[in-house]
Amino acid sequence: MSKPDPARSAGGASDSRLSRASVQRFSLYLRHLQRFVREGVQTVSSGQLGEALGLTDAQVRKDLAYLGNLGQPGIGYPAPELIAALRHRLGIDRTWPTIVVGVGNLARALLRYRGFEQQGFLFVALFDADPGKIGQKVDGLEVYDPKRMAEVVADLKAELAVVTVPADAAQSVTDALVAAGIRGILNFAPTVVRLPEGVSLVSVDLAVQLEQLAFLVESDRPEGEPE
Amino acid sequence: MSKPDPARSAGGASDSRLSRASVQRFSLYLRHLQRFVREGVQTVSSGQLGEALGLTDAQVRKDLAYLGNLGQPGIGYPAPELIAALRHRLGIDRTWPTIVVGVGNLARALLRYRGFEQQGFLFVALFDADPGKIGQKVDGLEVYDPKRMAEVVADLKAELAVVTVPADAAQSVTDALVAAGIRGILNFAPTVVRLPEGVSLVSVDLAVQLEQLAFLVESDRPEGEPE
DNA sequence: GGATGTGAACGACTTCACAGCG
DNA sequence: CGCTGTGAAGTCGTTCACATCC
Repeated sequence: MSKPDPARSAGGASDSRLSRASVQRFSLYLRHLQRFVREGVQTVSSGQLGEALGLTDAQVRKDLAYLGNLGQPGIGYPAPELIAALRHRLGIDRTWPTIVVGVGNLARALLRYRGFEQQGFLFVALFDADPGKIGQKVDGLEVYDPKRMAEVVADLKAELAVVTVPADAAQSVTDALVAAGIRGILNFAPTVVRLPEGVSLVSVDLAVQLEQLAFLVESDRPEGEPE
Repeated sequence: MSKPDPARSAGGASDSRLSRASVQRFSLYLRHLQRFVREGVQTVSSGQLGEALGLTDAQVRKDLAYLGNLGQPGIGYPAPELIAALRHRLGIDRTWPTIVVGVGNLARALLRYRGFEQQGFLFVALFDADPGKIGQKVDGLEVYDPKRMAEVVADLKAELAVVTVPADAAQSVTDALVAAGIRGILNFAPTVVRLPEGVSLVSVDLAVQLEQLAFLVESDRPEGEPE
């Protein structure tokens, strides 16, 4: 009765068995490889990559093995091929039209960070329930009434959504997004959100991260220390 | 040579063996319990908590057992006691003076989110290298020249820092924070940061999360689908 | 020699299942 | 009974170690 979905929030069966942790590292490999290439490096070893990212060489090889046999024994991996393989595997060898719901400071920060666009994410529309914001333009994008979500999402073929609304609005916004046909949601609202199968969810809970940090610092005190 | 620190980034030995995953869930338990109490609930079972958070009841009990034997068989857990125990274990039964380095939109978003203060984090100073920002006030807090970091951190007894600077400035900012005596860093810069033992680090990489989402959606397509 | 790919060992986390208590 | 706490089993992810190949 209280057993949660065995397949966490969503996500179907791809080909290989790929852990969530490996996928997160894929993004890091990709970014570092792109930097290596900018610096003129053409070939890179598992040791070098691991060194740069704080991972063991074995870990790097295990991860990269999921991409097929790109490595050359005695040499290393060809950086450009690795980059292409990573982008393909991550699904970012194309453009993802993305919308943002909730136009606050966090949304503005995300819109201005050009790193997303660089990796294939393109913000195409904003939504906010505040009448004062509807119709305005933020960073060149129009702010729509959430009532028009289904229509706008379909028109712009948006598949991903970033949710930066307050916690108490998160579930209803999520439901609306699902109804509008969105396939994946990046949620920043500090709450647990439910959604049906077939829609993917990644949550970033900033309060949780800050509390984690407090715990780490607290656990790290050498001896009995003053409170 | 490439073996990363066995004890990840930092973090010493506390009393019990507590997994990082459990600690993250502690934050979620805490928030939900606070909501329960606001709604008048005084006693809560592992099944109820698990239901609310999408976890198994066994998982909840295992986690909560780390707090001591607070549960009463046949009854459940007393919510107020659980809350107090969680806050204590997380190290947030006190105030953490916190600084922010890099005054952009992300910083502003964090400053305005009142959930942090509610849990014991108090922003006490801002830093930014932009001369146009130094001396200004943002959300009632002064923006200081990073050169004054050691002095200001000591004066205000700040222990935690949130870093929201561009990737290429992250390492030097981190080094300066460590030199200034900061004990924990929440890093938003999209890069891997190195720091000495005795300082804790939590990184939130938004690009990684968005790419993770793309991967999930991509892996979740039913059959061969149009690109 | 130098670096990959991978089975096997290891370790960490989760779920199961049940004894025990209110 | 209902619900907790917990050993045991199971699952997942990482590290080791080495055969293999350029």
